[in-house]
Amino acid sequence: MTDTDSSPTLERKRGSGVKMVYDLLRDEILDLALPPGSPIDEVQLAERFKMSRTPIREALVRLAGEGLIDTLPNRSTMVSSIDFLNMHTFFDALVLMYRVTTRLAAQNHRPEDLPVIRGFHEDYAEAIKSGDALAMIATNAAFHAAIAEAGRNPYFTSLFRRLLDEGRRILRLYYQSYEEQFPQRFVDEHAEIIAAITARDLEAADRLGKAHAEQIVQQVQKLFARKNTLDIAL
Amino acid sequence: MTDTDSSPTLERKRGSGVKMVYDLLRDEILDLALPPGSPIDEVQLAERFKMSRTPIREALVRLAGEGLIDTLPNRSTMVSSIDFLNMHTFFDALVLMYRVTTRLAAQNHRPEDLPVIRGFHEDYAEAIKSGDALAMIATNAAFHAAIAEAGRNPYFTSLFRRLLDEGRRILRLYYQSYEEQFPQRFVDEHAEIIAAITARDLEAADRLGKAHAEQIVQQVQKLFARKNTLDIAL
DNA sequence: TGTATTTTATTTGTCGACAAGAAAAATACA
DNA sequence: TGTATTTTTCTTGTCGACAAATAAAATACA
Repeated sequence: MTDTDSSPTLERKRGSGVKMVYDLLRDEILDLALPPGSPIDEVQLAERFKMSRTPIREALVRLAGEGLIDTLPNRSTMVSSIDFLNMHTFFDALVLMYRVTTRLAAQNHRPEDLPVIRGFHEDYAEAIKSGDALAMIATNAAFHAAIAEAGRNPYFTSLFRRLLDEGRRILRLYYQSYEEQFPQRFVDEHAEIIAAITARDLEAADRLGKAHAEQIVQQVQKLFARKNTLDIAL
Repeated sequence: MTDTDSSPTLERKRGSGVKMVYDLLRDEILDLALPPGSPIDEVQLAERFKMSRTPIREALVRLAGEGLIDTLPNRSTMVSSIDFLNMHTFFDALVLMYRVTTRLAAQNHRPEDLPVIRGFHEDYAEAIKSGDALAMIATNAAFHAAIAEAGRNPYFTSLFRRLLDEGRRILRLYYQSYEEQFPQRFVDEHAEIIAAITARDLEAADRLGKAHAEQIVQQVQKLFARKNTLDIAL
């Protein structure tokens, strides 16, 4: 065995590298393992993943396209910051997309969509019971993403996914600080939403989606206000 | 003067290459100079722009991120097709974004926004008068994009821009075939919308935005139906 | 002649190297 | 000591070349 016989376990399939880097960086950004402002070093990533800078750069270009990282020309690239000043624009868009996707799911869902939605609903209930904040955040997002998929409008779905991603960062920020719990109420509201979708009751789905979204926004704003108060006190 | 003294006029600023390729390809796709299904050849583009494949590829990755081109792994990449079967999802999203952005503009616009909007309004009226279909399409999109900017919600604005882009392809498709004209009515509706925004009348802006969007959708559907009838007749 | 298999050709994905641009550090100078 | 200027360092953007993957062409075989 000579040194030209490189270990075959390290060889990746052609094209899988960018996806791996993209997925992993995305998760690290959304879970705040890479907090806003963290520098992203191409060379470092290339060494970490044992590949050249070319596929790394492609993954970064994709992430920049989704607004998850910011690139200063010829200079550094870093994890994009969370815009607290314009948080209300985020809430506005989130509430509307909750409404629209829930309504469209009531209108356009197919029988095979319901088991998927119910599955995430159960995952969410379990996360609440066990008090696992990270699981609560993730399963809630998955639940609503599944509803959006059932609504079958890719334009709304893609915007909604982007908003849920951003929400994942924001929630993660507060729930790691305060170990707050999502109220049981959210589980009940999810059940009501499923019922409205199943019954194809567009108006109820619309109303419940809006109310549920506003509950969540209110919850986040409560934490937001509390954090500010504490910050001032310190 | 030796051959090492390469002509300085061909040198580009570092980083400007990708933007140039991106902008140009984007325009060619939206104007249907590159119709759906056209193959995109990296080597050919590299020769055309006198640069290596690396910056070309970066531009293509960005275009793919916006759904303007489709990439088959290890194989070809081509201009993405227009999904006629699910056109209604496009119309649904378009109408809602017309409404929302117009309402938000009435709520959040600043004095300096109005001259910009009025400017595009005048450009549009002129395009209608001169019967220039391409200019009509472009200035109409610019007019509504400016309104969306005045609404100051980047989430809505980015989705709306994407929809206007897709609309540019669709309209271009019909208006090159039939030399149809946008009715004068649209100009009047634009004027009403500006008045509602200026007066900060949210309800009127919402209502006019919705009605205007539905007018446009109806116009496109009329052409769509006519085209189908003709296709069947042939 | 029609199908299976091998060979060739073409295009993409990845690599290592180099040069440009900007910040940081070092130096000169008052 | 404080400021202006040069030098160095570090990161990014671009390049040309090569390897893998797939389609097309050529060949073998019934």
